[in-house]
Amino acid sequence: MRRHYATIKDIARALNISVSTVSRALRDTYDVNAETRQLVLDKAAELHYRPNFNATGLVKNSSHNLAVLLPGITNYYFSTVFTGIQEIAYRHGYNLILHVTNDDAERELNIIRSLSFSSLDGMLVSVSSQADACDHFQEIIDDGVPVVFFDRVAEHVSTSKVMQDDYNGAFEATEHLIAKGYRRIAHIAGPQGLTFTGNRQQGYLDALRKHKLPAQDSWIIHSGFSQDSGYQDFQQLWQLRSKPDAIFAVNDRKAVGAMLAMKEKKIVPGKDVGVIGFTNDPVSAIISPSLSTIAEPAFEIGKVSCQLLLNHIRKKNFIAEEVVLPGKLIERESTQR
Amino acid sequence: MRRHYATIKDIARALNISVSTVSRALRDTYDVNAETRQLVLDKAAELHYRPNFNATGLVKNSSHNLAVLLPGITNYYFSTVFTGIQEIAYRHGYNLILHVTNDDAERELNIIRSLSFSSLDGMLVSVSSQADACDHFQEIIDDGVPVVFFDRVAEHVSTSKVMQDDYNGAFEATEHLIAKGYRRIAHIAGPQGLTFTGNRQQGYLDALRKHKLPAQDSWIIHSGFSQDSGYQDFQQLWQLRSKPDAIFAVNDRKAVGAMLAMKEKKIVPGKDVGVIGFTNDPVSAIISPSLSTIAEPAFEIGKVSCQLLLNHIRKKNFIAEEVVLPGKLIERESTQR
DNA sequence: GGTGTTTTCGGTAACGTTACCGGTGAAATT
DNA sequence: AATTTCACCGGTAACGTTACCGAAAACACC
Repeated sequence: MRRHYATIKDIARALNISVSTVSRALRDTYDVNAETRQLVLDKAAELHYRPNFNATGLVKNSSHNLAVLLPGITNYYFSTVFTGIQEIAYRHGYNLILHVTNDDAERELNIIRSLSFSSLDGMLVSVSSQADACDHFQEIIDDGVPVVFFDRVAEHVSTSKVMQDDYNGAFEATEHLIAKGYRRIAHIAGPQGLTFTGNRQQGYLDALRKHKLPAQDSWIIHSGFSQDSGYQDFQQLWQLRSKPDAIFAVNDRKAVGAMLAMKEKKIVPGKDVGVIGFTNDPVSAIISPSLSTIAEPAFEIGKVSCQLLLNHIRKKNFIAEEVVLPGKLIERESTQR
Repeated sequence: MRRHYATIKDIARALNISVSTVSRALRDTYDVNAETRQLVLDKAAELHYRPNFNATGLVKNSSHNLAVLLPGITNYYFSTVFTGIQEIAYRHGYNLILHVTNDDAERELNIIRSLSFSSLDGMLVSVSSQADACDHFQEIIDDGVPVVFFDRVAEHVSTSKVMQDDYNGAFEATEHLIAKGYRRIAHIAGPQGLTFTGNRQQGYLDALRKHKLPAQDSWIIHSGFSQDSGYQDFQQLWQLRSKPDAIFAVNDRKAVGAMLAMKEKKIVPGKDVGVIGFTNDPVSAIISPSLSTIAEPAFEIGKVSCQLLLNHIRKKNFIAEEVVLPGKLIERESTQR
């Protein structure tokens, strides 16, 4: 059906005044009589007038849209980050266009290619695992589109980035295991090539080195981020001749997967094998034994990212910033002997 | 900085041809020489040309945007529905503008009021708990905006709706508890006033009646949807003189909250008090004992909703449809004695 | 009462794109 | 050779809004 929505022309015609006056009345009180203004406002309400953002965007060369590019939304971390982004965007009257890549590089590329930057004021991006699409982002940035990366950042692209402190978080997690008496510590890692995966692995390795503990290649397993990956990874670890006595998982989902595998083998997390995750997914408090973890400031990351993007949009020649937010160790049962 | 993005005028100027020809070349091959077309395409790629959706939207009177209005995104159900919506939207080249209300009626209203329908082809809505904003939706629909409700529908608004089969799901869940030998069955419900809350409660009541089991007002508790609400609700139930021996929770989160409260009191779910939820949140398989539940077709609901909306947008005089998708009983430990 | 100032409004062009109509030249037809 | 047809292209107006300039009216000033 697509009826004709009321426009300022309709208001002008109904009131027998010019569109310019209506336009002015609808925004600021600038150059318009209070009486006239009220007439316009009343008529606008009567006709259910809503401004046409296509038109305003065209003339002002700015929509009020931000694009958000995410690998997925069905997990605690990203959905919380998004909520943080939304909090700031809402306050400033920006709309969020959410694109989910399903962690698929091809889909990511398709989405990027189909974006219309003229109806977009900026972008918030967490790249997919296969991060070879970086040059495409660089191209966009060179074209003048404000972009802020968070969490999964494209390393060689020069723009603002917001991350949790992956290195120190991993370091702290590993030291916590050591403090609790575990000595043979394995690492269930994420896919190779991602910045934060590398940082967490380095934190883990450096903590081991500091305490002069053995680091074995076979104790580091790279795979996906899913719970199932964690489950598989543990199976693989347990086939080893020299088994670890503790596990630092790159995120809580993988830690949970590992714990589920342990349960099947009657291995008790904490008592038999220490487990620590990363994220502080709500599930870590629900699972039994409960899961120690490094809490990520997901909501905060969303807020900061969005704020940074808005600064970027408003100020010209904005200098790229890198913000690193600290995590926090949360001790639970899975690291108590 | 906001550089000037390349337009078809730039392409026309560079190639010394008219904008009309460029416009035609960029879309269909209609009325344009293959050679010219190629020249345009090459130049467009060279200049990083992207169509300005504000301009196309203005002249074609349709953006390619759909608005999605949700109470929250940080839970399994809504994030999965959204992923389903996105799947269909992506296939058809639609963008999704996601608005999160935080289950706050005022915020919901603010968002609705600020929407520009002229830059929106349709809306997908799950209303907030306090569903008194229904007349606002009716107004929008009367203005000709295609709207599809899902899950939390506004009952008296005449438009398409997509829901899971709340009544039968609740009925089946309650019957399952009865079949497992529980007799004093309580219901931890959602807030009053919501359609699906009422449907689930009715399914529960009818199952009790069918099996001639007692139904007590004090065994039905209305509160929020959160895990914490479930925790509180159980506390309240356990202060009763006549305690129930089983609980049907309106969703898994509340069931989990109740189970956590039980754990504190050394009550074993299943053995002492049967528990069944609704959703099939992944956490229900992780918690111990694992939680029986009614699985909701969340992803499917998203897909169907979006498909319905697209039909609505394309066909004029589209008749409102109501789709009800069946749930599925999943037996786990929390209902085994 | 002429001059300046302010208030209030209208007209026009522009944003980037498409729809529509008209025109040119060449090819096809008789 | 004259006419018709067709492929291809250009010009113009329009979408809804705002920015800018100018003008009319009202008011103030000496």
